Amino acid sequence: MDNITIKMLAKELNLSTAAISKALRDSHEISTPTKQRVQELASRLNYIPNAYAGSLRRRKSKTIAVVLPEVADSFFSLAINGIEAIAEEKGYHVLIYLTHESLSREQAILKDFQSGRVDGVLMSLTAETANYQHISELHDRDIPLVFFDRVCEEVDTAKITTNDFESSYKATQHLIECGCKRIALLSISNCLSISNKRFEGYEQALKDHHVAYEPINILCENDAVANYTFMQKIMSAPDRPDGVIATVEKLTTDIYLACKELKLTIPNDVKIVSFSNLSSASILSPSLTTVTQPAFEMGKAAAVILFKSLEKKNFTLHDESLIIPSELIIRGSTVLNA
Amino acid sequence: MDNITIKMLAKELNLSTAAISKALRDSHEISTPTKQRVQELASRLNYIPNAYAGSLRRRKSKTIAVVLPEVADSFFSLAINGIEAIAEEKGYHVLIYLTHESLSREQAILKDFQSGRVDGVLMSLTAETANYQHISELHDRDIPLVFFDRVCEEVDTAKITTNDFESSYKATQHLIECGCKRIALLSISNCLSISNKRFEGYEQALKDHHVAYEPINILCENDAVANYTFMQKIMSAPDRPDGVIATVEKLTTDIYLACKELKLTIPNDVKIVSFSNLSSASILSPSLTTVTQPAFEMGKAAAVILFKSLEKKNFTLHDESLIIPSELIIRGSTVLNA
DNA sequence: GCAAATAATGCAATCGGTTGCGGAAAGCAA
DNA sequence: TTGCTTTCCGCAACCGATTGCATTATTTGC
Repeated sequence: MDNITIKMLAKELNLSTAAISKALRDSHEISTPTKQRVQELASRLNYIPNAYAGSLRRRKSKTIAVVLPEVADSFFSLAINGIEAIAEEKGYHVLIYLTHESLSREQAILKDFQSGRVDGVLMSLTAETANYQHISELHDRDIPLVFFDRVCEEVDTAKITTNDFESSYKATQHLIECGCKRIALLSISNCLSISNKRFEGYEQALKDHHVAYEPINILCENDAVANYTFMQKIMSAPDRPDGVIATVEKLTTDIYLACKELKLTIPNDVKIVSFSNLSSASILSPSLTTVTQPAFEMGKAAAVILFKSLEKKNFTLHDESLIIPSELIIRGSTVLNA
Repeated sequence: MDNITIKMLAKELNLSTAAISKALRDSHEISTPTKQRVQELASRLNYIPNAYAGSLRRRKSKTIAVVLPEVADSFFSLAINGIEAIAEEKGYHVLIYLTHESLSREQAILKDFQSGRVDGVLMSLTAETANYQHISELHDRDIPLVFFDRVCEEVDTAKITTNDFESSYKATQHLIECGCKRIALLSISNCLSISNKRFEGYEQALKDHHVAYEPINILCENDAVANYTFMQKIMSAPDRPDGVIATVEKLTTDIYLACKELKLTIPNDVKIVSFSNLSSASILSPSLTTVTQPAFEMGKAAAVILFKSLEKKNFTLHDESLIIPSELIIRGSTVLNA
């Protein structure tokens, strides 16, 4: 069965396609009885306008893109939830693109957006992204862009982040207060703004509390097996850390397992804090002290700002920055019987 | 800056738009030197064809839709990974739609697909979906559709599932072998095929092993707080279960917390098995015995079949069923020191 | 009763590519 | 030279809907 088009409706009712179109859009140019006839037939035949014909003509696709490193991560999946909630409300469609932390994929994805496929873009950078030309090119084409979490400072647009510096500072301070002397920070990038801010917060806390330990940013791989053996190596060194801050959720399992393997008990031998949104954090063994990011809210806020720019004419996104605070939730991986 | 169109290239090179189009598509109708001139200019001006103009003409969008209940669930997020991996390889775009277990949203979403927005659909049903008219309507419009995990038996198309009956049977059998006498099954629907199959596997195992306990399908809400109190109620009853099978990942946290609250120790007082893909299952307290579904592979397989039907003409999807087995991974929630 | 205003509808261009077909020019054989 | 191919390109319709403007019919004003 072929799709119903405006042409068919026109023929059926002895009207022009123009009249049908105007009637369906409730134009004042069409008389009320005609409108009714048209609408009656359209709904009887279950007429659904072709999405791309309209998009082509209006130069609007009612579609946004979400570009992110991965989806199997509770932060990003919650953020998608927040984005989708708003998009659904506004009647927009959501295209998902995963970079898997690869800059070249990010570049290819963004280049495609110059095809007019999407009206706006929400994105969180790759861990590799140290070069912003592809982003600038998109921005130059006047495609509204909002960053969330992993933002690009160099591009003049809206950014939704959480208080990475303070969160990291607080997490570090908490470990210091729990008696840790050798605190290590695990991260996955030294390009990312969030990685840098988290490192700076950690560094500052060490300094402010006169901890002698040299701050170190331990760079992990994008591969679970590699990370597990890497953790084992780190945790079996003679001057192994007695406190660890994992800035990425997926490193949690690796470090827990490595400690188990090495018979290091948490929190006695090592204390751990993770940046994580795992709902199972409270039932881990031991329960995990987390910096819990407002993932859903961040996604939602990013979408809200993007739609503001899509719906209002003459509203261009400025270099504004919305910071939604994270929460340090203290549990058993840093404090006994928490 | 306005986008480059074929018309501009044509004017610049004193050719017709037809010639440009054919040259870019490497048609044999165009001479080699002309092709080169066109391609050179196109790449110099960074020409990118309008996505919707082509889609309109070819009646193909190179876009598929993924419709699922939620994304903040490791099964679904891994499935998306699998789908995206194939879509990316094939050069397709992926639209995501979340139903949040609502039938009416599912209906609205599917209805929109009659607009020609997508070439094919991958979906996993809502827990409420007991009525298939919206799905049949989509199917009648010849839009290729592949189900994964939560399938609709009534629709004649391809289905990717896991061995729900056997997995549930094995999980139940495992609990029986561990000495459980009162095993309860937690689920979220009595419409879903997977819920039914899991219930049947559970029921059959009880019967085969002559367990006197009456099989019960405990229906949970789609709300975390409600479920937590519900679990507390169930687990504080005098004839409370001594074995629990959670057929949905998100119920795990609720049941663990309820047991903790009620000072019931796992696995001594209660043994628990969850259908789950949580990578943190091994570091829970205690570690969680899981039925681990091949989420990534299922998503991938669904996408592969869908693309087969999209790429081959005259290939219509039959009522075939691909079953990828799950794995029962025994850990500390059913066996001490596992 | 006739011009002007108003209402209702159609025409045709447009969005940006795609493609079947026709035709000019060139090549080749007889 | 004639006749037949082959090569290369343009014309114009088309995908399906939208919209400015022209056109016709109807009403109003004087």
